[in-house]
Amino acid sequence: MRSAADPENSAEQQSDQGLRADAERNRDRILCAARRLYAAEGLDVSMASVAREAGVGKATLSRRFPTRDDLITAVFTDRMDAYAGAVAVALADPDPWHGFAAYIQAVCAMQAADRGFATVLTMSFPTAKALEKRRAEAYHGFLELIARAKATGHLREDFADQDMIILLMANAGVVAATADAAPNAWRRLVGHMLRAYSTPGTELPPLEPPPTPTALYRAMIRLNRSTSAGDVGRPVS
Amino acid sequence: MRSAADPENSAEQQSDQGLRADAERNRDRILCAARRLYAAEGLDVSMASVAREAGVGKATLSRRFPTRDDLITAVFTDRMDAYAGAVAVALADPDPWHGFAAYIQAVCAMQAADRGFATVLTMSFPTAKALEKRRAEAYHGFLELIARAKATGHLREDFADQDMIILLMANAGVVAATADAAPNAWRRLVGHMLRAYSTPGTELPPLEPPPTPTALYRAMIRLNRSTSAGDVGRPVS
DNA sequence: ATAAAAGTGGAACGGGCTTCCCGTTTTCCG
DNA sequence: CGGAAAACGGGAAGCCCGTTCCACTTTTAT
Repeated sequence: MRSAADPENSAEQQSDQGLRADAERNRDRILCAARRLYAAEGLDVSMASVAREAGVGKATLSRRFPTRDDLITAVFTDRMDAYAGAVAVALADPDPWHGFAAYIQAVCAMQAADRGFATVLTMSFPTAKALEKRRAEAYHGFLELIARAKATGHLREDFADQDMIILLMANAGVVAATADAAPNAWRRLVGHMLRAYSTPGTELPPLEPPPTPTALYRAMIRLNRSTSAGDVGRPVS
Repeated sequence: MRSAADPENSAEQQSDQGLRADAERNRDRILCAARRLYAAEGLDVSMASVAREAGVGKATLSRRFPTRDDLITAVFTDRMDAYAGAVAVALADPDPWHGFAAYIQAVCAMQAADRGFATVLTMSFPTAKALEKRRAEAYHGFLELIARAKATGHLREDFADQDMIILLMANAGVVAATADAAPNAWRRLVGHMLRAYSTPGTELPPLEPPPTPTALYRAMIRLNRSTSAGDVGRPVS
């Protein structure tokens, strides 16, 4: 994983390229506010709210990030670093199946920790090179991880790399629906999925106990504002 | 399963209770339009769009269905009948495990066929007795189905009824994310889940082949307007 | 120190959604 | 068949969002 302030990539970030000191400060405040709001409420918070939360005028926000996608990509670039880094960690594990299982759990945990990121992982932003580069990097490593895990005989042969994306979409749905009310429900889903991916006799992490009925019931009610899961989407450009 | 026009339930439907002929006609046009829009775009279409689609004034819509939830419950009551009916079908199956698997596939298929319904199944509408009655009915039957399937030894003992709800949330996420672009991706998810729920050696329906990479890629881009998945939620009242 | 450049927030505009109200049309029943 | 009551549609008001313009302030460089 590399720092977000990597100086040799000039095209993808205008952070340092001659912004005045106060402008740079405001840019940071915006990013910080957006990070907070996206994590808590998902990707479809209004631009106006972000500006309000950041304590800057709407004009300033528009000037720095003309489109919603610009803001989203800027916010999540560093989290995509962690995403790509997780693959490297998994590949370093001496036991490929264990690395595979831990990787899936780690990525899904990132989704659970940040509602916006959960959605970002299931979307493509063709215009955002910074994001897509990291996604491709992670995917490449993941293919290698699959190959190694299959070679151990613990990962089923019929597992396809597409299954990972499907799992991310599924997990995004669970996270969006249960957030707060049943914050560990996603672990139960992932536990089941790992069982499905593995061959008989494979050692599996213990299955998370199911959420209590009342917790689930609260989750089904508190599906409050937007976004929500349905809120899985946003315009691309 | 009972007909939606059940005459003895008077409280839950003002369809016939003295509405003038033209009013009744407009009510039907609204329901029909809403059904179409909800199925195609999810639950968070604006009331104005529904009125426009139905070809009635916005006031008429408000008069007939004061809140969005009123409209949603009216639209989906009959589909909840089908939902409750599916349990009865499953219980009638001589092979409980087969009935269980078929039931899960059938319900998830309903979610895939109607984006709005996918969300409704993961939400509770405490004020909508008609909906909740059917939901409770279905759940009661489902518990019985679980018991029988476990007795055959094919359904794992650690399967919990909460897992069904989690699956519905997960499937809603997949459906919301892949609609149109990869319309069978959900079958792959369900296939994996059935594998996870079953004991070793159990006969399973064939696993759906994974969507092609390009189809999945299109799904990740075409996550167009709202709601979409993020749109997992709506105000309750 | 000072003037030009760069940046800022507020105001104003256009669009969409929702709710309420009122003049008009349709239905129903005697 | 005709009038009262019910239902209709559209328009006005209010709100929020996103965008653009503009007069004012801060920084920077000389």
